[in-house]
Amino acid sequence: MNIVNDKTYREPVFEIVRGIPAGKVMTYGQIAIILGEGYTARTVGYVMHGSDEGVPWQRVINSQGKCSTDKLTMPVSLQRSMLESAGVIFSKKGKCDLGVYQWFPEGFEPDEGPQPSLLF
DNA sequence: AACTTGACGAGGG
DNA sequence: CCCCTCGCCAAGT
Repeated sequence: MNIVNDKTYREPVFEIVRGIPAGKVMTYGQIAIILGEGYTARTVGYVMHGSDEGVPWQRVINSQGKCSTDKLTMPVSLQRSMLESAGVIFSKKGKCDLGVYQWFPEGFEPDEGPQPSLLF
């Protein structure tokens, strides 16, 4: 059995990704932690590799704020430009500020109050 | 069954 | 910052 073809395994991942609003992003590891049991950053990335079905795949990046699709299914340039047109700003080195753009689903917000960068 | 490869991540130099 | 090492775990050879 192959998890990429196992809908019961992939669906929870896609459900979360479909909930990310435009202009926001989530990381592979973050999704794995939320799903818990049986999911790891690697397997989430593996599932995303075969995403289709209207899933906004471009909103999932790695924990360093960088796009990881290089030379694979989709070129980084495409993922990055799609996010930029949604308002996400990238540094010269291709990194975006997770403190500003990372999305937390309802019930998974990090525990403290507003961050300095969000007060303005 | 052994070994290599990743849309990964944390930690150290 | 960049680079390397490990831990991770499913897939492909």
